[in-house]
Amino acid sequence: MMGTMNLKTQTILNPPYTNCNQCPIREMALFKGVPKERLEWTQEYRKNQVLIPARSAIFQEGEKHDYIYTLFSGLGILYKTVSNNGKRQILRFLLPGDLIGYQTGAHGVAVHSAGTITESILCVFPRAQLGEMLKENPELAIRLLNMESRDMSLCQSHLMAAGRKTAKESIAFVLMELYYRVQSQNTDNFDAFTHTIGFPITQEDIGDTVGLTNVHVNRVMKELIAEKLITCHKKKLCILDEKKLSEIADFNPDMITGHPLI
Amino acid sequence: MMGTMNLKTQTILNPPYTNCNQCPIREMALFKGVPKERLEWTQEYRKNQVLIPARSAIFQEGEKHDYIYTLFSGLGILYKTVSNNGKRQILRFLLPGDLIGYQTGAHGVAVHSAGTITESILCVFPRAQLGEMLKENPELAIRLLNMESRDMSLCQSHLMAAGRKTAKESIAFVLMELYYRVQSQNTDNFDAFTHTIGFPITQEDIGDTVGLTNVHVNRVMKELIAEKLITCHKKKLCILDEKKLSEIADFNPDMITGHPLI
DNA sequence: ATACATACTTAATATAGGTTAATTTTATAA
DNA sequence: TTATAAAATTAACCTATATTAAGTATGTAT
Repeated sequence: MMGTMNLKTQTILNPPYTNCNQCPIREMALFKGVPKERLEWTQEYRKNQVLIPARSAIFQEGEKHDYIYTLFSGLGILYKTVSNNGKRQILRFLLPGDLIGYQTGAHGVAVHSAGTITESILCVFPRAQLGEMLKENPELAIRLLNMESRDMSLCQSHLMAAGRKTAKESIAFVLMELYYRVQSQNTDNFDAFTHTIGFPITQEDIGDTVGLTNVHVNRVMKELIAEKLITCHKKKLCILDEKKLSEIADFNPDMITGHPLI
Repeated sequence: MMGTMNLKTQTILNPPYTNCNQCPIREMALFKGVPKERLEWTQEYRKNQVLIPARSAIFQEGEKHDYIYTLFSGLGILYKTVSNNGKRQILRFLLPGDLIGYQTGAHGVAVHSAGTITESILCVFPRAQLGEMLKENPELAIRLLNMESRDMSLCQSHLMAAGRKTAKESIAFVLMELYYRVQSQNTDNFDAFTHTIGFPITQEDIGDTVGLTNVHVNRVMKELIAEKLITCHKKKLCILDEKKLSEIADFNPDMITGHPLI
């Protein structure tokens, strides 16, 4: 079956960041722009960090999981598996700063699986304390609402792609989306000069994101390359013609960058 | 182009509910189970109700809209339109109790369109006051987070259907989803004895939900009827074999019913 | 009743994308 | 460096679903 993921042992980084100012959670999207003084409380709750190997499970759909995570470094995916046919649907790519595992079904049971693409470091929080955190910090709840709201927009765009776009349009969309999300993080995964991002994602991953087979993704990627819209090798994706690609994709960067605080 | 929607005049019901205890918002999902005394403040914010005809627009993607809504009665849809080809993707069916228009892009611009299937009554709130509401009522923010979380699960399930399920599986899923959502509302739209719900949704609507044409939806519906899993006429949908249909759909009612308060 | 529009149904034909399987390239481990 | 595994590529063939274009039923307004 496509896209199986082995569960390997997690390396616990402990003690992780003894200096509060190095605590990665402060740099995460959830707290972006919040003054440091107001984030002292995060220290009380934060548990530790774990190192997860590439292509490994973080948690599985159907499991009860008592922790929530923030991705500190690396690249991950959120996905679901159709139990009838074993096929995988990637719901979202997880980039540094993303919150993982907040959303659950009844009794804290995961409604989707999470895993890594590359080796990743996660910050771990006990789920039970999230309620306290939210009650004690109303602004945190509002921030979380905004993150959820942005993630919802992304999910809806993917739904539109899978349901009503052609293969070419959908693939162009995913490439542009990742290009913008990586870009807006200001990490060394983005080179503004060559319009290139690090791209450890396989064509099968892309297929599982937009609802196509790896074979057909390959056909379309070749086409995009032939039209000189992108190049893609050695785990690097280069966007040669952002304007044309955006048009094909019906992609609007506002979806990524512009988001409200009510 | 498929699924166009005419903008008609809105009837403003004014004065709407002079008696506070009749205020519909109190019965909505967002406030379900909250004691009446603690909801006095909603009266200050609530603006009024509007009556929208069947198959009409509530708001359009790209428009700035200063109001948010709760659906009091009727049936609506959230949808997006692919600008390249004009095709419509339904993101969600809106049932009584659902919050509409909270989610926006930059500067309060709608990221999707909303419209009615049947004549509907909406409760209207000025968006600007939502921030206040949330700050003054931290529990409201948490409730809203939970609603968003449930809606996200639904969206992800639809994404999985559009991306990785067959036509039959996807359609079965949508039918089961609506059956359960209507059922869990305890309105007269559901008849527990005959396993029947009111179903004013066209086959084209279903197609736009799962990414198929109305023609193919028809073929599959006929098949489901021939297999005695459902019947469907006179705007009524009857689920004859819930178990088999759920299996085909890979549908788990927990997604609708079981949802956490953290 | 009659007319009109909307929704459903059916059939013939077309195609985007799937399936299978082999080959080549690239990455990783020994 | 060599061995091995993973990913990309290509080709031949296939099928689920789209497209187009009827026709029929159902609902609604006059």
